[in-house]
Amino acid sequence: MNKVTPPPSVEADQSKGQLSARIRSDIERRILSGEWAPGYRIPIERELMETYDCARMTVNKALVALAASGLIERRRRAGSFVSQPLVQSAVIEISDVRAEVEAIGQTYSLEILSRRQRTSTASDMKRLDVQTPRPVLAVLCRHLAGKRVHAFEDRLIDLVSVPDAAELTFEKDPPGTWLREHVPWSEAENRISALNADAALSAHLGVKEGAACLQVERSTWRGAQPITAVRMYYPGDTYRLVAHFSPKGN
Amino acid sequence: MNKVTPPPSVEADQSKGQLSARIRSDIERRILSGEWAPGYRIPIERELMETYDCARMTVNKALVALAASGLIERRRRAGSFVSQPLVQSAVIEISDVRAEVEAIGQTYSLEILSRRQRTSTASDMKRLDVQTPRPVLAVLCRHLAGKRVHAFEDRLIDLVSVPDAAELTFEKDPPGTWLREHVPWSEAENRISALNADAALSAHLGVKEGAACLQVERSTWRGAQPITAVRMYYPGDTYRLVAHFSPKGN
DNA sequence: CAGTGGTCTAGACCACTGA
DNA sequence: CAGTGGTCTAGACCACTGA
Repeated sequence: MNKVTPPPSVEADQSKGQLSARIRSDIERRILSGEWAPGYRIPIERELMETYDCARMTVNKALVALAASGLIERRRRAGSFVSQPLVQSAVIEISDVRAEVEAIGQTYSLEILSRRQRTSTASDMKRLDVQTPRPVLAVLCRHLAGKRVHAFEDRLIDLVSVPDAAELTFEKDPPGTWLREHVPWSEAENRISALNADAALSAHLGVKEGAACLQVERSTWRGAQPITAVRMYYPGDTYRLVAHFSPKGN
Repeated sequence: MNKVTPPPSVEADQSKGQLSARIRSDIERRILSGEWAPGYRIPIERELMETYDCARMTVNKALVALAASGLIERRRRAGSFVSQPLVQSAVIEISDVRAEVEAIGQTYSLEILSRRQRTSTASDMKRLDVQTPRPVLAVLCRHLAGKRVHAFEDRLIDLVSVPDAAELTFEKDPPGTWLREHVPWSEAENRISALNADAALSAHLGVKEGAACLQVERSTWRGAQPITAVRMYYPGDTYRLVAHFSPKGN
């Protein structure tokens, strides 16, 4: 049984930072360099304790983090193994629209096109994924970056979950910003697709009819209770969703 | 100073599962229900130890997990506070193209349109984000679901990082699948946009010229070393990227 | 400068499961 | 059934920072 020594490349780092972080990055490096290939059985916790001369909890913390990030898989009695990198997952940060515009150095402004309170129509109920009619607030608005239309928004807010929204005029904050700041949520879903602008959308977005647009549909819930369903439309030629990611999230 | 008692709703669960998981979900429930609003200072670790009659490490594990998921923010000396839910992040699972097709109950097949080895052109170098010329493999292919085109793929593989790719004909596995199974990576980036199909793309995808298409550009690296850069094109009318998510990921 | 979180120690008992 | 990971205990010392 070979004694595993810490990789020499980090010998100089020994004093820096947390020990568990160092153990984690040592193992990560060996996996990413290919030294420990998928399927390789990494040393057991008790062996790593000796290698790094530390408590088992310290090693455990590093290995739990590696398992959470998907780099290794752990099985009782069998040991810990380098994962087959099968599933990739990307974290998309959905920032505030206003922040999005200001991040590119432009002036944000909001234009409310309509704001109507009503009992949910069949189409509303489908969007909110509910079976029974309920009071909703329907808002159409445009987000401007300078004079250019950055996005067109078509939003439904469930007034059962968010009664306060009935009073809002959204003069200060766009609906999404207000909701994010005032309403806690537990789950959401994004659906991203491309579509050709029809007459109405082309007018709203200021693009030619038929131009490719990116549509992001987002639904948000608190438990089983719907909060809001929104469709955001962006001109396809300028807008991009960018996501950085690492193996299996994180 | 009020003694915090575990929420009554879970009194019955007391014996179930791990204690740290129970502490975590108790706090999560109070935050999501709005009982503990953003900015609220949650009990300190030593207080929670008494509430749950456990060791500090057990409480700490729960709080570290809550902080990692973004529900709380922790500050030395000040305490732990319920976060303002400002940033949303979504985890997109990027599954294998073949799996994607088979998941909708259709037969997957691959059609290699071209496969060329060359020294990187200026455009290749830009796509791979490298400054010096290097050998690359350029592959164009189509992914079919039954007889319908599911996606069109335009891929570059860096032969310095992945010399083995030079020998591949991709008869069995599509390039993405082969790479995922054989080449470890550490970072990737997705860029999602919408575009109108030009003559070439409409022919490849079997859609009308001008039809909105979803484009996913993905670049993958191992450390500073580029591995591959791919553009996947999907017909906009049928394809959707779907992402489920919770507050601040996870 | 005292209170809080960050990290670690040196154990323990147990659940699970594959050699 | 023995080896491995899962979780917890009851401490400890320290870094940081805001009342």
